[in-house]
Amino acid sequence: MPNITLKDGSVKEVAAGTTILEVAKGISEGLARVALAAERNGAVVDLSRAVEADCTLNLLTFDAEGGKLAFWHTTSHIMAQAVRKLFPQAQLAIGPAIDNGFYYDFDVERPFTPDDLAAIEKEMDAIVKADLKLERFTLGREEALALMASEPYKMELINDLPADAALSFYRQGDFTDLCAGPHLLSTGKVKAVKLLKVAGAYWRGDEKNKMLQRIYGISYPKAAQLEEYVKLQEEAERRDHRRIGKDLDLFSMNDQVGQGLALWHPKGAKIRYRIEEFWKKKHLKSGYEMVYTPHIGRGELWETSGHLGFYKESMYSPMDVDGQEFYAKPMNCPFHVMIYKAGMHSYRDLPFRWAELGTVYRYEKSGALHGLLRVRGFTQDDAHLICAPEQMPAEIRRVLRFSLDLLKDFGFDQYHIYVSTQPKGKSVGETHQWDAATVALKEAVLAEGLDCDVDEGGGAFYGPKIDIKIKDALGREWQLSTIQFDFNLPERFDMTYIAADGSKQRPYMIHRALLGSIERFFGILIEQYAGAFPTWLAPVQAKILPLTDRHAEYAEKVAEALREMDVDVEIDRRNEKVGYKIREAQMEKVPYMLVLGDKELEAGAVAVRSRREGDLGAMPLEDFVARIAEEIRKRVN
RNA sequence: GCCACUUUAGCACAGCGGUAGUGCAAUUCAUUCGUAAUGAAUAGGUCAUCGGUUCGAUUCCGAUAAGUGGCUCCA
Repeated sequence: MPNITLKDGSVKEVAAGTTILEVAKGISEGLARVALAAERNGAVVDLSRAVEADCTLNLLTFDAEGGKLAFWHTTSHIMAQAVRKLFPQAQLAIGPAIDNGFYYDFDVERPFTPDDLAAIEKEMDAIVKADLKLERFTLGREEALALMASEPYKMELINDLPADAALSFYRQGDFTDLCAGPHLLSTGKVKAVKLLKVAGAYWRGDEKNKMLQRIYGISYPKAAQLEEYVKLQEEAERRDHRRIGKDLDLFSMNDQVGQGLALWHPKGAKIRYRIEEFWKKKHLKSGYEMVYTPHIGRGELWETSGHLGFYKESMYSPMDVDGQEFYAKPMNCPFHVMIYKAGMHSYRDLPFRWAELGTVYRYEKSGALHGLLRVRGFTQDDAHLICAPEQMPAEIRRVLRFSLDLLKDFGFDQYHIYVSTQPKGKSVGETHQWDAATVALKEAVLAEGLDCDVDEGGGAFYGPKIDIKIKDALGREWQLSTIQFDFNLPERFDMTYIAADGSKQRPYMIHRALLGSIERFFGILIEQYAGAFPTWLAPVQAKILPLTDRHAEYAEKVAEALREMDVDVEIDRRNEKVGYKIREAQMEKVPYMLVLGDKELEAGAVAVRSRREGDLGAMPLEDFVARIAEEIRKRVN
């Protein structure tokens, strides 16, 4: 009789052939009701599977990753069944669960319309109500091909699987799909479904293949959870940096200027100034030196660097200058290398840490552009670390620490670290070099007491990298920092230093951008704060609201006192009621409003209203000046 | 780049085969006011651009541009 080790460590003995569902029922009826799938010896399986041998077993509910996946995966089958009922000629491609819901790709005569989605949803409801059982069975290749004879995409999938593999299928009512599973036991659990959008998607993600029609959706065991999801979507929309950027007059794009090129308006530029000023000070304090380099460089430079070989499709077309080709820079590194090569260097000089807010231009496919988050011209908060090989581990750890510290200053203290390995296809350097450097990166992460995931094949063409993704106020992940090892440039540009023994040695080089790009970072910050920037970043830090004309002079005095402490202030002198002025300042998300009337004038005070906390009452002018100056100095979030 | 959709005043949106409206914002005037909208008046649009169909196009069709959601890519 098999022994089952449960999550809590207890061991249960059951008869061979007992299904996992029965095991769950044996524990509690309630658990059996909410369980969606199970993790058996680490692999997620259906509840209908039988226990034949000793195993560990963890029952998965919707709260567990594996439970969600089974739930959404089954929903995608329900959707496919509904689509087939309404569009019998639709051919099935794939329909997996994703991070946030599911999709299914179909090959159909005409794209789906919003009306189609409504009809499909309705059909799905019927399938859910029918509470169809999902039945798993396996076939050999020949039988599988016979079963899927009218499904060319499925046949392609079958033919790509190992010839001797047992292919699993799931059947619910009159719908059968090739699928590895796992799945729910029946369709009845899927209480709340919403189909979200239709999109084109290439078969197998390859643009050479046919464009299929993909339907995205989300589903939950309870209607209330779906409502919560919809609310979160609305919140994300409310925070959209494009919306806020327009409302608060921070930036714009213009089709005459060109796609993916941002115009920073005065208010946005003020925030950028504050970010950059802080960034520079922090870097100088941490052992970096600033450099500046041009925006364009000769073709020969990019030839030597390898960019014309490996990166050309991301570069702007060359411009002709006196018969020579010049390229707008897609990266700053070759220039930094040339600074290095301008002289001889001793091992005693290393490491160099050269930082530049360098504006680069990259040709992005037009469909990839998105607000400030994906643009064609952007400023990297770039730096290159050039060091002796033995200094490399310490430099990596140092920059990793520095990066997390910098992100924390902007209120990002939740993150996820990824180490990316050698890409398949085009990359420079020997595999053993890659392996060694990848190990060094992983060790640096571990040595800092941090965890990381591995992104296989996600490295740059010139070396492996560490990426840091932060979590924002809505729990969304954004990639900001990247720390990249480089095998390419030191070699190609023949960079050397003189070692202690007088020999010429090759230095190591590390690229790093911590905020990523200022444009992208700004976009993320706007969404993080929903436009309500903390005082230290806010373009206008206090707005002075004189009650009437006779308080204008005092308003000027207050403004003067604040400007003296580098506080950015504006005076709203308009002939409007104070309620109106407050409403506008509040909508402009100004951190502090100072109402000035007769009482304040007489007492030398200001009536303070905080954007967040509302009316704080009157306080002496110098108290407020001290308070806001301190808040700015401490960069309170 | 590919698929789908969108483009009407500064912004948000109506509308229609017979050359355009609403709200907010703007301007002017009156009001000098105590913590999220004072009132009145005025002005503002070659309906993205270029073609086609039509007696007539902002409306229908096509192309182009930009945008949006995806695919791909990625700071």
